[in-house]
Amino acid sequence: MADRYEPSSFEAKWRQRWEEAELFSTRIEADKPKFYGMDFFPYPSGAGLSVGHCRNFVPTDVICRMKVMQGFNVLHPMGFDAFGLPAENEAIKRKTHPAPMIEQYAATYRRQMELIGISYDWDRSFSSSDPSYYKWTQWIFEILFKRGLAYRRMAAVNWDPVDMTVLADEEVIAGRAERSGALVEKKYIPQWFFKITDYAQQLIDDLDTVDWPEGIKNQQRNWIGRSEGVQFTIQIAGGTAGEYDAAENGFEVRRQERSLSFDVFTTRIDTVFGMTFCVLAPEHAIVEHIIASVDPEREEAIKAYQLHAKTLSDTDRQATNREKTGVFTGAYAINPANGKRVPIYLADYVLATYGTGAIMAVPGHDQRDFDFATKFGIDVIQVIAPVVHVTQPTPMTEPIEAKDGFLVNSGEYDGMPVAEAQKALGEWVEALDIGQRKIQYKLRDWLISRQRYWGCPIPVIHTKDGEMQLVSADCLPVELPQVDNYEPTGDGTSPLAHIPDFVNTTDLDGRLGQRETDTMGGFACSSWYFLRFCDPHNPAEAWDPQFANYWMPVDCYVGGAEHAVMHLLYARFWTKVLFDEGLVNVREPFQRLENQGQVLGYTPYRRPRADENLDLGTEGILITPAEAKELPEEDVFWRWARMSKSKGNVVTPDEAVGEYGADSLRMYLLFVAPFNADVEWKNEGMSSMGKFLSRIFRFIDEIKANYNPTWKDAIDFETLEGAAKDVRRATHQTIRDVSADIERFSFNTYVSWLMKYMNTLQDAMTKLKPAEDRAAALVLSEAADTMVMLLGPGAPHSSDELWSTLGHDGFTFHQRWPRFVEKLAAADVVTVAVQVNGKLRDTIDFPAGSPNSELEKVALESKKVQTHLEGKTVRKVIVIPNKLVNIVAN
RNA sequence: GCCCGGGUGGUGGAAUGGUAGACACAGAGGACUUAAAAUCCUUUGACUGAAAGGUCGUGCGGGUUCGAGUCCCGCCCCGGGCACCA
Repeated sequence: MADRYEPSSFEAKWRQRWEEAELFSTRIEADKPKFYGMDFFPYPSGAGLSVGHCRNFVPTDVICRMKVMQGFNVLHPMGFDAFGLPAENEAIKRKTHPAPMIEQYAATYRRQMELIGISYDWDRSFSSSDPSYYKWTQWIFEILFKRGLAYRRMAAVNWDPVDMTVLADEEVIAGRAERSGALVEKKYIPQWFFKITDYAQQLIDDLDTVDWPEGIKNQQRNWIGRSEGVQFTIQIAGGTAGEYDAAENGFEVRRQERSLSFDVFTTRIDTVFGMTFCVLAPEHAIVEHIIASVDPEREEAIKAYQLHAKTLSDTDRQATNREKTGVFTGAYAINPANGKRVPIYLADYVLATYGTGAIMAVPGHDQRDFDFATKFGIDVIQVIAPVVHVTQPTPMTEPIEAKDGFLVNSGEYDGMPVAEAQKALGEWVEALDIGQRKIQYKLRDWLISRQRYWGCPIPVIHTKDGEMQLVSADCLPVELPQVDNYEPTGDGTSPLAHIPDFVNTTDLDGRLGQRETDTMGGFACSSWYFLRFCDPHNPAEAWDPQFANYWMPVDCYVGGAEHAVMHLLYARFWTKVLFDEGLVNVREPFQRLENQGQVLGYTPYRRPRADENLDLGTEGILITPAEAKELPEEDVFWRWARMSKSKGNVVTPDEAVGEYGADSLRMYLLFVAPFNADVEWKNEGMSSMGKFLSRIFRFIDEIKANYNPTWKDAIDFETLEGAAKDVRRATHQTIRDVSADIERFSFNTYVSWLMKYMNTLQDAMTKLKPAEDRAAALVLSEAADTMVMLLGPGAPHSSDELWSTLGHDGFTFHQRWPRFVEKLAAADVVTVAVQVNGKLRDTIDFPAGSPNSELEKVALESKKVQTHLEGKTVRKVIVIPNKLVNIVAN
């Protein structure tokens, strides 16, 4: 046994013993409470783990280990989010198949997680691409389908006309395909959606029931984007209708007598008198009928504009500060409030995907409408004044929001406050039967179709008659066929569509049918894995409700804030559907959520050369450290950037453990900064953790000879005094503070308390003589046990090594977490601050619990206080027991 | 523009409205050593002072309070997310 921390001499040994003892197997014991701690499902990339990943896993491990020691049944699982575009693209690049590649990457992840001593129950592990897992992803798809929550409709995809393939949003950069550089087009194909919008309100409401960071909750609320307003119908003046359907591509197009009409949604019905034009999204189906009913000369311009809008990607179209563009349709709409004819334009700033795809434009009170009106020379009318009956000089130079203003130029509504007018005009719309008040959400249905190979197949058969049938449950899973070539095909369909053995099948009636060939996006697979962890190898069910009901909800879910919206919203949605189906007993999957900060690596960039044609604002081009060395110093600058293999700034756990030890790495990750703060990573920090651990090893080594494992029965607290009593007090204070700080995810102070405790013990060792003094030997034995136990969650290898040094068998993991005794943690002397007029003038020691009158009396007698009271009269004395006396005088 | 975080010594950071700077890192000085490493001790917010002490001090300006890093109002700066959402 060494008197210092030498990781190479014992860390691997303990990891092996843990494995042999199956230490981390999940157990359910009847009389214990449960704790479900989980990390975000990682995608196993070929780069392996960085210390950045470890910053997620280690803290979760710390709280799970403490919970085990505190007597909880703990579920602490890990699995792999293996399906998806990155895996598929990398496999294509490496000319291999994604399945074995992912398996190999996952094995590396597991090895690295084990290397840093994370207490996962690997018996429960799986990948989302395992057929035994995605069988049940398909099964849940069928539940959604049966409940009317999975449907298929035409929708736009990003189409690369050169590579002849569908692109994910992330493969489109500034409107061009990342690989081919071609201008991306929109193409309409049938796509699968989940109807998450049915749950919009519940997804907002139930945020109040979970213990999540407020910021994440707000991001979700904003994403769902509830707004209250009025939807009403606007008539097109004098337009005659051609032949058309009632609903086209999701747009309501109605024929009323001899004219056409369309619906708009507004949150500001109070401004309806200020509507001086209308705007339709270029994709709006009514445009066809307008073309038919207006001056044919305009047709060309309208169609050209529609084509222009089509070439813009969604991201591009929503780019900031774009100049407004649009085209006049030649048609006019009737403002229902005042009967005025107003022009109808097409403009891409109106989105087909939100509201009704058409707006009433009020340039006097909306920035976008104002910009558009200014450019196209349309009237701007003020209808809201900040002060009652006071209008701005015309023409208006900027739009006025004035949510608490008063109506002007609005007929009989003039002078009415905005809030009142919204109500009155809402009622007016309803009375007129042209519309109704409505709640609108920004949230859109969740598009899950991918025209890709490496995903979970959608278990649907298209029959000869064009109907859709679910694959019967006993035929699940629909397995991905093993093929050599799974690259995207040239026609936009999934590669699966070109595998006849896969496509051709029989429907439920035994007739020939064709399988659906789209696969599900990865977010589907990660929307229920926390349920499978409860019962991971069940061949007959997705999970046995007995287990899911026991473990759910996840008590503590830990991962990066980048998943604040999508993943967390989708998982919440599936859980709610499964609740409604009676398959789970919780409405929310994750009771508590914590987001770790990022780990940043020091990263070199090259300054752009003058002749380089770059996007505006590009300050530097990422280079490797090797390249940085070759360039002249003035051309290179360094920045902190998120660790990633492509940036060449990664520190791997292998390097860190090799040089400093697993426990040093773990403790440094905990100590370096608050859990949710970003960290600028410096390897040297780990060496100070090694020093700290060495001090503990030395202390245990020194006390070993006089260690008495039966201290608990032998200590007589009442007779303790001096340094021995101080040690015992520090022991119980440390237990109290460490336990509370791990619970509240304050891991940096967890480590500080241990350091402070170590300082106390080291100091005590110089004063106490445990060899001669029985009481000293006993309190130091208690301290040794306590230090080793409290160290366990953070530095488990060292903890077990020290535990065995003290002569014990087994693992600290199975020991009882120390409990503090309030009486023993309480100080018997307190230092009281004495202030005069709020300024500190003296500090005085008192026995703890001294009465206020005593504090006041002694404080007033203090010489230092007297000096500051000279020539003044005491007006008031504030006394905070055991803390402070503030004398107010003038 | 909106939403969410932040702004505290040379550095990372600590602080239920109650002694700002815990715990570390780095620095300085010292002990041990032939030397180095390791370890230990002292010291380290700024200004002032021989010292005792005093004054200032948590991005800026106000406010509430006996008392503000902490609460309120108005700004500035940094980071992240979302964004033409009618």
